[in-house]
Amino acid sequence: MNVTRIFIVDDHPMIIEGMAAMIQREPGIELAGFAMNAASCLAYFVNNTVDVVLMDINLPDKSGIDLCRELKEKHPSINILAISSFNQGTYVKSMMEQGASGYIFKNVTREEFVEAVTTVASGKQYLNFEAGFAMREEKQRMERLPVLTRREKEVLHLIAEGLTNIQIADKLFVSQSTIDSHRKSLLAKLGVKNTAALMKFCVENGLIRL
Amino acid sequence: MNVTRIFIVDDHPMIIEGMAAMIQREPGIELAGFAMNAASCLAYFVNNTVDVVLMDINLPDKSGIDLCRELKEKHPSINILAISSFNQGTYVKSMMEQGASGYIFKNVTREEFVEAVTTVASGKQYLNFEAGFAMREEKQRMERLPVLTRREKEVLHLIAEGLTNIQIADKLFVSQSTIDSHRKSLLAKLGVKNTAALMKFCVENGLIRL
DNA sequence: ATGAAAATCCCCGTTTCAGGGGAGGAGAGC
DNA sequence: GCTCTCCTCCCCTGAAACGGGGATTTTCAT
Repeated sequence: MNVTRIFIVDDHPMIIEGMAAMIQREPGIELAGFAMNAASCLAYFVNNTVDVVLMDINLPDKSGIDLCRELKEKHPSINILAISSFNQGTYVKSMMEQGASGYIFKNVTREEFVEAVTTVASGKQYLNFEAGFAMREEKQRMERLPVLTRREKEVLHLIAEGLTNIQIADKLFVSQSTIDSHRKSLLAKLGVKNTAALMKFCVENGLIRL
Repeated sequence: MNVTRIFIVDDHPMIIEGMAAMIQREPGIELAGFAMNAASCLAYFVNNTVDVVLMDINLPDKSGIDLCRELKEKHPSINILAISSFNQGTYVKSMMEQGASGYIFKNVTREEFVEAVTTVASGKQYLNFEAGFAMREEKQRMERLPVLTRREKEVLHLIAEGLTNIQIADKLFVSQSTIDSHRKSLLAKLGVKNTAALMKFCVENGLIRL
């Protein structure tokens, strides 16, 4: 059996050291290199390749989601294992959609970590328990959330800015009645009865970013 | 010069490994032990002591802020160096107030990490650049935020729950006019003109937790 | 005890929001 | 062609929120 060569992309020296230490004790795995941002990661892969890339979601210069897509486009044979501190299902879902082969949280044990790396290296998928759970949660959340139309989202964001219906109407060059209607649909669709509850619901469900 | 003995409290095996690896290469520092939750940390210090505790802010069973206070109460001579992934000034401020001697983010370099440990070990304070910046930001934010009275906060949270003034009045056993007044003061103090803007401001400034 | 701040309540009037209904046109898809 | 959704606009009514006063009592620290 061949040695699995891996590459780490993470901007935390501690994490790089930690992963390196975990890997060092595994005979079948070898650390080929590391990068602390997306740019130098891409630079590395111009002239090199590896079996598995361990990729943090939060990089200083680019989101891990974008980097994942780019890397997969140029080097489809590389298997990407995403690593994140946050158990936000939306990240898990996005990364897997962008071609990642696995997703683990930073609180995994050494055993689980090694298992994840070897599984991904063999071309299979690996999600640790929490990641899988978070992704299923996210999918269910997306399904049971009512679909807002383009205009409704637009109005929603302007409401969140503190504009009144008249001001919104003015901004979108439509009549007040129109905004009135959109606002009514928003309340009806999301099942709330006033502006405060609307705001709360939307912030909690990621319909509004702060 | 004596050897500095340190203890790690963090629920991420990767971080523990990383820190251990960084420390191992320093002759003057020795890893005495580690814990992955607050309970086993406290258990360790019943019969042992160290010079420096490296403490994560987010622990599974207790917040690092609470653990920091408890540890400082029982063992005032131990110097605590807080370590966190998040650059939220409010955490930095709280930890320093609870007796921590230093605060660094997990993206510090090895050199900075070692410097932080030795500085804290010698009884001095250490804040890395971002942590200091975040704390000053937080202090300024607190200062320029208007002071809300007990009742105003109470009303604010009920508004955020989606209750109308009448419902709030009913809940607090006061008249509608009273809630009307409180609501007016909230808008005036926070400098906003309607409920949506009120919600946005409060969520952004941590006056409301989701 | 005495002053300041907070909490309580009320008046007025205006604006905005909420809820019900309906209706026409534009566009996408079948 | 037809249907369906979305966007647009209108009517009406009542409720809630906003804005500007003013006033009384409680509370609390000096």
